Amino acid sequence: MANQKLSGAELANRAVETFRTYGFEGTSLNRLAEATGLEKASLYYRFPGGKDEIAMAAAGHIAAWFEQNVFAPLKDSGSPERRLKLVTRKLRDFYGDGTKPCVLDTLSLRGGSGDLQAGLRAALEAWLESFTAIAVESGLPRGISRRRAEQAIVNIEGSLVLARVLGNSKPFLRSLAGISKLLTQ
Amino acid sequence: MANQKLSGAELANRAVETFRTYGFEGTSLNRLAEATGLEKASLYYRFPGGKDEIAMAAAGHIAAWFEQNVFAPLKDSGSPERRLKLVTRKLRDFYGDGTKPCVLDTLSLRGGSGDLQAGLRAALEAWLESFTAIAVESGLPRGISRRRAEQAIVNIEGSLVLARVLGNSKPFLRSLAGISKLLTQ
DNA sequence: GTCTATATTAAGATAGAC
DNA sequence: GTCTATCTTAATATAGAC
Repeated sequence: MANQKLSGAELANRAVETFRTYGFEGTSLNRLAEATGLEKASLYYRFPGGKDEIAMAAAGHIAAWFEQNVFAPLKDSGSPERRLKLVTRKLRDFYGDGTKPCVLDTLSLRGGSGDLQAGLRAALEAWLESFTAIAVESGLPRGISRRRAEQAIVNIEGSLVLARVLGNSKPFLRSLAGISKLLTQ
Repeated sequence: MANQKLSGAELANRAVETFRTYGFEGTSLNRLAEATGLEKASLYYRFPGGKDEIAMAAAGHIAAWFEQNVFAPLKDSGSPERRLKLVTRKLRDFYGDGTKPCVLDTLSLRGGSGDLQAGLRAALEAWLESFTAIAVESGLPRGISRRRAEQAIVNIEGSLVLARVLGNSKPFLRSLAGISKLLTQ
C-alpha cells in the first residue's frame, strides 16, 4: 500500500511527463510505474487496455489542459494582445521554457494506435482553429489567419526541436515572443 | 546467404529510414534486420556496438548526405537564389515531400547515447552555419543571418511535425517555398 | 485499489557452423 | 560475411493474495 489512491488527474499528469520525454515506444510500463509510484498491475487495474489506453488518457488530459488554458482564455474578454500574452505565458510554463517536448511530436511517431493518432490530429486541428479565430478577431482575413495560425504552431514545434537538439531554449522563447504579433498584425 | 554483401552505404540508408520513422527506442534489431535483409547476428558483425553503433552510422550517413547535397552546393557558384532553389529541391526529396520525419527530431528523444546526441547537435550546428553563411553572402548582417537560418530550420522541423500529425504535407511545402526569400532578403 | 508473483513474448546480444 | 540457434534481460500482461 505504497499509495492509497492516486488521483486520476495526477496519474495522467505523470504519464504525460513520461510520454513527452521518451515517446510512445520509449515509455515502458516500468517507467510509468516508476513515474507514478504505482506497480504495473495497478496501472492495468486503472487502464485495462495497457499502454495504449494510458497514452490515450495522457493525450486526453493534455487536450483538456489546452481547452482550459489556451482555447478558453483566447475566447475570453480583453484585447487579443492581452489574451495572447496570458496564453503564451501558459505555454511557456507548459513546455518548461523549451526544455519539455510536445506530445504532438513525440507521440506521433509510428508505434501508437490509430485512435491515438486520430486524437493527436483532432487536438492539433483544435489548436489551429483557436489561433485562427483570434487572428480573425484581430481583423485579419480568414485565409491569412489560418496561415498565421499554422506558422505560429510551426514556430513552437520547430523551435522545441531546435531547443532539444541544441540544449538551448532561446529559439523557443523567441518563437513564443513573436506569436502575439504574428496573430494580430 | 540471403545477401551476398550489402554495401555499407545501402545498409546505412535503410537504417536511416527505419530510425527516422520509428525513432531510436522504436527501432528494434528485428526491424533493422527486416529493413536491411540481414539477420541480427550479421548486423552485430558489421556493428559490434549494436543499436547504438547503427544509430551513429545512420547519423553519420545523413551528415555526409547534408555535406554533399546541402552544404557544398550552397558554397558553389551561381546566385544565392539559384543555389537555394537547388538545395530546397534536394531537401524536398530527402523529406519525401513532407512525409518522412527528420532524424534530428526522432533520434533526439531520450534513449540514444550521449555520443549520438552530440552528433545530432553538431549536425544541426553545421546546418545552421551553412544557412547563416548564404544569408551573409546575400548581404544580410551576421546577427540577422543567424536568426534567419534558425527560422528556416524551425520552419522545416515544425512543418514536418504538422505534416505528420495532420497527414498533410502542404505546410512543409510552404515552408520550403519560403526559405530562399528568408535567407536572401 | 494495490500489491507480489509469475506467465509470455520480444528485446538486445553471443556462439559457433558454414 | 552471413547464417541458425541460443542466452539473458526487459517488455507486456495476468492471477491471486491482501
